[in-house]
Amino acid sequence: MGRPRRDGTGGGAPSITSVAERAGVSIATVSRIVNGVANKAGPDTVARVQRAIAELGYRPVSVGRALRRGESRLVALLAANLGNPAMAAIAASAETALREAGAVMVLCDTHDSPALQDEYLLEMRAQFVRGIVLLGAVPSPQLAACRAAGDPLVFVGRRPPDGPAAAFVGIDNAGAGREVADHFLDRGMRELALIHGPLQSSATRDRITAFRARLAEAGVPLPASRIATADGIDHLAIGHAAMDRLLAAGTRPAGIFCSSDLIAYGAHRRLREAGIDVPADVVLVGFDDNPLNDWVAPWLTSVQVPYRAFGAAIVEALAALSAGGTALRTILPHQFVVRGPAGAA
Amino acid sequence: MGRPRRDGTGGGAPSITSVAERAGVSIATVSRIVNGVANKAGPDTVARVQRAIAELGYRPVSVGRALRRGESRLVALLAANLGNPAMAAIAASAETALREAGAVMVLCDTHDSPALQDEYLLEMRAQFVRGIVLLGAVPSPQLAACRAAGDPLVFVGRRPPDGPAAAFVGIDNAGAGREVADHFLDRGMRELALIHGPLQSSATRDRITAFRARLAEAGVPLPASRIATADGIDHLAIGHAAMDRLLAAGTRPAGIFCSSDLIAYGAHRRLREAGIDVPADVVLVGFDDNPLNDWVAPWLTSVQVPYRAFGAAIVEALAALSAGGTALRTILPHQFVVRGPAGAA
DNA sequence: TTTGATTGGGAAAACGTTTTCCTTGTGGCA
DNA sequence: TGCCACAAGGAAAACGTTTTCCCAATCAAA
Repeated sequence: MGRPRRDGTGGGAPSITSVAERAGVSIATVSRIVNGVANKAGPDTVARVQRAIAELGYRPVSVGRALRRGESRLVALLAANLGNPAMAAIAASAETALREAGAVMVLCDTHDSPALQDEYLLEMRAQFVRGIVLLGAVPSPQLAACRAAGDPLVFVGRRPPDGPAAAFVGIDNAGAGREVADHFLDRGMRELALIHGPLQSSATRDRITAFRARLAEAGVPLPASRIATADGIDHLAIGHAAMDRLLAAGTRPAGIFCSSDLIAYGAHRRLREAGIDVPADVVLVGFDDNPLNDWVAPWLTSVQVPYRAFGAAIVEALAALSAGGTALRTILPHQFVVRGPAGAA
Repeated sequence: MGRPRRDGTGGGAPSITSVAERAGVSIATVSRIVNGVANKAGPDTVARVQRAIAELGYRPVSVGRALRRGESRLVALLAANLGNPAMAAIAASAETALREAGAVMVLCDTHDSPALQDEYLLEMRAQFVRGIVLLGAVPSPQLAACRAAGDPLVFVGRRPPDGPAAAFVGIDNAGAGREVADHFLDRGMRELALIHGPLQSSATRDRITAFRARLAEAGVPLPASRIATADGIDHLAIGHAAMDRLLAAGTRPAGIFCSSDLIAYGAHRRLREAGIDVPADVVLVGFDDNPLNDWVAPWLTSVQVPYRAFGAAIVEALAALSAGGTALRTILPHQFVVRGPAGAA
């Protein structure tokens, strides 16, 4: 991209200098008019400068502005896994809200790797970003450094790894976990199973801990043989492999809680391969409620996360952070979505 | 984010000046060492500077560098619709490839709006981005201006709106459209239908034009009453509404080509509501092959797009553009994926 | 010993902004 | 007539880099 030409000539983008020359004023005046500083220019001067701006198609170079101000328009969103539709949906929501707030989103995929997360944290700090949104943070040295330095961080989905207060946007995973348990209990199902992903995510931990606690409260057993997981980062594969283990162990539960929709998809595939029908033979409950569920997974009951609301909450948290320094803690409402045989007809 | 402190003291990030002071050299020397300029510093000086860098945790401020160089590490990806899993997958692939190439991706969602696309094009130019990748471009004034100015643009998926040569990465949509037709023809199906999305996308146009041409070649009729679409940007809703129209018109085709997987999902839902089974009663063929298809849509035959390969091709196109100015045109291989009753068992 | 190249390194300009001073002129008010 | 406040605007510094000159020393060849 061509650097601006200081003289108004040539095809490059115009700089503040060329505007000043054309309008016959100093660059200071142009800057003040562009930024709406009052009482620093007469009405005729303002008109002349604005005409020059329009004629030249001038727009301030963000890089110069960022250097001088010590802050750019950029906001970084570090997502743990963009392949996950839930994270992609939240990212899309954040993008819209940030744009409306006058910011530009930089999206990065950390692949749940501390090293990659650190690399991006350093780069974003060097970009003078206005804030960093961590969509599924993982503990890492630079993250600790950023927190210690008081950088404007917002944690989304997963709670901050270590202790102190920090801005957070998410849902009540524990409450939702209890609701899932109640769903099964209310229908008199007592032969249950649980498939979950990596426990490094606080969201996953909260969900399954509350689920198990609620079952224990109700006196419904959930032996270790009915709890399955698998290694890896791909929830689809985890669901498939874990379901395979459950089947191999001879368990035939009436209901299975999968800690994410993708895991439920994986489990469903294995069940389909085994000729077991969902939801007739076994009820599957997922989590996140992928927007595609109504279309391609009408057999999946799930906990609906209000994706659209995340963007606004993130913007709000960032604003509070840069204003007062208070760390907002927003818990968005979720909704239990029951899908069943009725929907499949 | 704190601006660096020139004096090495305090908690802020260190700047090149603090490194120079600590090592007892000038900032010019530090810069040269950081950038690996040979024959400009003795081995002991290099060691001293590198130790100072390590001790202070120095990293060059990208904004300063970008201003001086006239180019940043940023590469913009303007996607037409991030809610589309196909675009999200390509974006994820681009992110990885760009990171490996030393760039940082800025992701924007233009929502297929020319105004929004223009806004982002202007902002990215002001950010001194290294390149702009258009994932589904839409004609707009600024886009024309960028092309005229010779900005490094790469078109992905959809061909550039107007005439001249430009860097492009995509697949052979026309060839794939013919394959879809052949799929039906080979199985002796002659009662066919077509559901498609907005024709402003060259990808969609290429697909359905070739599909119809191939049918015409084979002497298989496809009357207008068997071609349906609907307004809007949401392919799911388009598919549902268009299928509804086909059913309302009394058509009962043996096979339906949907110009995208999301449209196929929409059509499938309408068929399910009508009690029509896929693929037993009607064969659906989509396009894009959403990675989730194997898991949640085992009834959907589709054209698989090599998402993973897009990132590398995009990086290559950008490199060629900034090096010689030649506009690479990369056509990636697609694959026809047949799913049927066998897979459903 | 001169010449000429090479190495090692510094001073300063430049990139495009924003903002702090500063100056000048003008009107109001005692 | 003084004096002060304020409007209007310019000069220049600063932000953190990179890079172009420049200079001094060293060393090889003549």
